[in-house]
Amino acid sequence: MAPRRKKEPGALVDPLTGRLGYQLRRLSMAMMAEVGAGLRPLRLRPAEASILLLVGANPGCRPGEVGEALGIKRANMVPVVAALVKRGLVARSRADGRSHALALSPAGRSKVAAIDRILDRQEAASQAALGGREMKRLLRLLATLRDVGAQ
Amino acid sequence: MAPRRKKEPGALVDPLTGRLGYQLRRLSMAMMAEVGAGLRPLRLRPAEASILLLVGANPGCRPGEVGEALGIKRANMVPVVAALVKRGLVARSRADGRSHALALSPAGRSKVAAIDRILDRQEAASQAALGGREMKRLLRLLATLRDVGAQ
DNA sequence: TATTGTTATACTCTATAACTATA
DNA sequence: TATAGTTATAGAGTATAACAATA
Repeated sequence: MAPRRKKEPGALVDPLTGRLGYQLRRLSMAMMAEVGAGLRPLRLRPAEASILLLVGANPGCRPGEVGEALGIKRANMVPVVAALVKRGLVARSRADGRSHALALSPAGRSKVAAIDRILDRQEAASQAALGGREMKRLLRLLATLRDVGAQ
Repeated sequence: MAPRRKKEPGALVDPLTGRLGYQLRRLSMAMMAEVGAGLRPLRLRPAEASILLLVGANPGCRPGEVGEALGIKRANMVPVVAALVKRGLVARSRADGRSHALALSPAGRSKVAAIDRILDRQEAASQAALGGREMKRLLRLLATLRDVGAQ
């Protein structure tokens, strides 16, 4: 019935290896750790980098929009955006009396270029392991599953 | 050059959609939220459920082993395992003077059966969206990428 | 000396509710 | 009345260092 194992040197039997959700989570966490390590020299965390990328692609956007796109709550955007403004990477101006318009500063644009280089390099490692064709297939499968969840 | 967008009803341009790491993370978080919701009636969090599954497949295992397999630090295993023991789901006995042996109680085994039913049902939703063949392909691609990271 | 469980602690990320000022 | 930003706060999850008991 149940396998008796007490002192074997090998690893445990893992009943989660066949679970899609578990594998996605473990791989995602491993890649996130790599991204975090790659970004450290820029003194940016993944969330900050993603905000810079989004603001760069959408000048004039509001913090709430950015948070919604990234899955970050409005309330949690406040200190992160404030820090990016304080560091001179993001310019914040009033769009109307209650909303802000965000844009990259020149320093922010150079940060975005550096971020893209880091992500490109790490993406290249995955592409080398899978091949470009399988990489595209993987992205398509992930997109299909995301659409299912969105319903 | 940069697209001027101020009041359009549509969503923002997302420069992260093509990034594998980002898509993995978003999908993983969405699936994790579903798993968490599915487990709530059992009064189990995902980490607790994964520990029960691992203990069930490896009777006599040590907390440190389980933590290592799941990516949970020994120090953080302590209160989680203690809670499972207190709830009567896990039996903890001394293996030698310094290590514990974990096993499921009958209540723990019935919890594991319930967990498996929930995970099977949620996995079936993904399988229905992709088809069994693509599902296998996806798991294989994810395993390949995990092996790359492990090096 | 290395390992196992443990304690204490801190930091990040996330979630919620309530407030303000504007539309 | 609804929206945008904000504040305060609480809860997870995670990381590190140090300790006692044991191998």
